[in-house]
Amino acid sequence: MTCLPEKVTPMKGTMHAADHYRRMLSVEPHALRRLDGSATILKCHRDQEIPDRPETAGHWCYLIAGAVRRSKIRPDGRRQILELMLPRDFFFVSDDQREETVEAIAEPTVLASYPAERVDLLADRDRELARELRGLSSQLLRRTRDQLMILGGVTAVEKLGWFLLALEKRASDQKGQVELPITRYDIAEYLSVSVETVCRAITDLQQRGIIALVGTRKIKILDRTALEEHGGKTPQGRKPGLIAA
Amino acid sequence: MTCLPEKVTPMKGTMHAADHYRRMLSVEPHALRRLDGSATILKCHRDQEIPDRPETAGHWCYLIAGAVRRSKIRPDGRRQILELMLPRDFFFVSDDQREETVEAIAEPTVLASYPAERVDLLADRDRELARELRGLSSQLLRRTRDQLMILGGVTAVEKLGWFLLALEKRASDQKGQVELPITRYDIAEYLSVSVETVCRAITDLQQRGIIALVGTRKIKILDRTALEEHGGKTPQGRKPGLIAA
DNA sequence: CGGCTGGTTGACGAATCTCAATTTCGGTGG
DNA sequence: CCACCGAAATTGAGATTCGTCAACCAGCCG
Repeated sequence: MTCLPEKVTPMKGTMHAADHYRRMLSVEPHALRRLDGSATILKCHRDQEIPDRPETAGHWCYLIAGAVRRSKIRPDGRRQILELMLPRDFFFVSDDQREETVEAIAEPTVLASYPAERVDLLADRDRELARELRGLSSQLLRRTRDQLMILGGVTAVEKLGWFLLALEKRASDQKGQVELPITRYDIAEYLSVSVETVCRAITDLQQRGIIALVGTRKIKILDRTALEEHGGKTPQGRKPGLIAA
Repeated sequence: MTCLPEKVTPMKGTMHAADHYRRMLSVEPHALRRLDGSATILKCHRDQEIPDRPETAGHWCYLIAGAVRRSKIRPDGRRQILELMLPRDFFFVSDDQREETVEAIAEPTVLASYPAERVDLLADRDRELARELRGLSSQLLRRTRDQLMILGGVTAVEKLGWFLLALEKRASDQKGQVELPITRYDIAEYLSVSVETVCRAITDLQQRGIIALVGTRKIKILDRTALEEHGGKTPQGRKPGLIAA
């Protein structure tokens, strides 16, 4: 139960449970639905690693419930979260990832897994599927670029603000309300700041009436404009609007 | 000639020049070579925007010479470089990019451009091409993730170190030698730090004998290990090797 | 020569990191 | 049901790094 997860074989759901989740699978009219037949339903515990299928050369996953992170350890021991997967996200898990690990971070995490070879074979024959895969890739790329914008932010408040907005866009219970699927520690590693700074940023935004906490894991966005504009205050006398004299 | 480029139509090379560059095009035994027939050779000036073809719904590009950046302006006016393209890189340029701009940043920048529709059509029929496109996407994704690791670095020295190593891996004249294709300002925007900090980081690494400058645009890596290990010094008493008690 | 862009260095203030202490929360066992 | 434990979350204090402002140097071009 430490941060470094023990490597445990994910339990396959029982027949009954598998069918239950299989029904939640095909939520969109995607050509990818054709793959459902070769899908394996996996139910993982917190901190359990995903790529546990030595037979395959990687696999595509569709997250049904919970949350998954892709992370990498730096030489100095810090962990950097490279990607955060939420329900209804597709993602690829390669098996040759050296230092990269993909693991579940929410308590019941359920996902469907498709062997890469099968996907490739099917894509060879199915144009629509092939096109959707290409679209998916560009989506993934865009999401990663969004994260670049977050990490490139100057102040912690700015980073957190963008993070909350991005999260709301991806997984909003209701408009203006964000359910945090992960701990502050994960947020810190995602934003590449210390946990304490995350807390302070949250407190700061709260005290200025930009957000409001409901419990510790749910956040209401009160002033969206302020969040978008680097948290509402201009740090260190930076002059907005100019990029070149 | 300010930082904000004027929008100029890229000059198409003359027949002669086009043929010259076309010969430099197909350097690898890729199925993508089959696209060369529908390629347009573009020669761009510094700070010239790339997506200048309103007829298409985006296009793939192959960079032959020079350098290209994809960037986005923040609400506070700073520019974030999302991607740095070097010779022999493929990249996609979408036309609907709102705030994203793609522009040449080296003096003669030459690239081949393939209309997206044509690529898609061809990929429908050509399995090998389709597979290569998928491989290309995952390569782009990996490169973007590398950049995430760079941006997530704590100190400026660390960021710069990773940047130099990544650059060396991608475009090494010789082993241990890196030609900087861009200005300090571009590096700063890529690393999301101020120009001054970039200079100071370079000076710092130089004084500690980890790198050596040859002119201002060429860098020799003297101590690769030190670069990999967060610049060789442990900042603020961080203890390496541990991520969880 | 004068102007301009790119590059470098110094000083000061702001923001973050680390260490440390404290509080809250959830679950577990008596 | 309640006490207790550990993990998560929060807050404070001192140290460090980075951003801004400012000055200065080096090529380059007209």
